[in-house]
Amino acid sequence: MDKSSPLQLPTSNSGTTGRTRKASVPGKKIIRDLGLKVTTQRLDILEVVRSGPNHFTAQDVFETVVKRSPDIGFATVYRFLRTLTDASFVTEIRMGGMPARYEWAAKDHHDHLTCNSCGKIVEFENEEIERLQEKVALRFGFLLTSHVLELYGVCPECRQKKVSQADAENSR
Amino acid sequence: MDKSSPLQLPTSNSGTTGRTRKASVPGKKIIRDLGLKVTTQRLDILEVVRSGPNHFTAQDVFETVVKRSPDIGFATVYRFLRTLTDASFVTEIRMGGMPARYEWAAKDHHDHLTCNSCGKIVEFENEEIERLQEKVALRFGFLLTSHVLELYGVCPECRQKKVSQADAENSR
DNA sequence: CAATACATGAGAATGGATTTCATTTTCAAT
DNA sequence: ATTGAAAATGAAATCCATTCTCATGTATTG
Ligand SMILES: [Zn+2]
Ligand SMILES: [Zn+2]
Ligand SMILES: [Zn+2]
Ligand SMILES: [Zn+2]
Repeated sequence: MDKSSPLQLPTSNSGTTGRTRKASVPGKKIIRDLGLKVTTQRLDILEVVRSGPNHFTAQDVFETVVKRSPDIGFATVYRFLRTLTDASFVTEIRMGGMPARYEWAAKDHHDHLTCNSCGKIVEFENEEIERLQEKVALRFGFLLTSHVLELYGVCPECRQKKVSQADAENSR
Repeated sequence: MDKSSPLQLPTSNSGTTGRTRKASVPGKKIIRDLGLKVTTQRLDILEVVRSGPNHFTAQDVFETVVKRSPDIGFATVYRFLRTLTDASFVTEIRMGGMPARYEWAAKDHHDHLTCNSCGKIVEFENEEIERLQEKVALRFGFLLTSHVLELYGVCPECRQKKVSQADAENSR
């Protein structure tokens, strides 16, 4: 499985005047609303989490933030990601023995379709599957609180690659 | 979450004559068919895996086997469970940060509905969800190879308990 | 039985995640 | 601005499931 897209830490838009434009929902507000103290570390983490690509690992976040603030520690990243997860600002996915992956949860609910050979992740949502899940839970008298649906397969590109390989071998 | 049902290691049916009755599909055959050497450890593990309750952890298996053969090691259990998993004799489920759970895979495919508060696991299969998964994969050009569907909720018993608690608190 | 390839157990190593704790930082009350 | 209590931090220690290492043991084959 390939290494994939590195995260981008957007350089903060320090205008010529030294003024700073407000982001749509200021990180400060999010942190305050959680009843936490506002620190540069938390702001940095939030910025990466909100603006970088989805499905990042704690390591990804750490490596991105450390470029700007070299003194940040793993612990802080893990701690704050945990907090954000508990507060449902972030969704945590732990599959197999892999490191946990996170994503900003503001977007609509969705599940994942992952390529076994290149690691590409496609998001999808299927109203009908969701409804059937509710139905299943209900049938057993359960109150459904959450679910994990992860599909695994081979993406079109990787399927193509495999066909090419096979062709090459046949013409040898 | 409670500790749950301990595994049972069936005492082997050593007849008065010293003869041993054959199990439906002898463990020996399974091991030989895998191209592996037949050892008491592997036989012990197989017996537990096949006759104990489902959804066991490697630790469960170890603890059960160790009673009979005190010299078995973790490594052997993990190694053989891995082998059985690779050979699709056993299904491995790794969710959250919890230890992996295994189950003998001879039974039909199914997914799981787990109680968040007591840990009870209900198995279900839903033809329609399975079909929809295929459809989703296809829509993105993926060849579907596997999937993980785990539902989480609160089981009927635990829901009842919560109601009782609430009542008690109200009448205080 | 001997030869050999394979399997084993003990313990060390791994790696992600969490905890600990001494130090630093935030921020509300002065 | 100053202060102090509470909260947050980073470094390192620790946790814990799992895997690896390797010296020793054992199953299998002829
Ligand atoms: Zn791919
Ligand atoms: Zn996603
Ligand atoms: Zn329950
Ligand atoms: Zn099951």
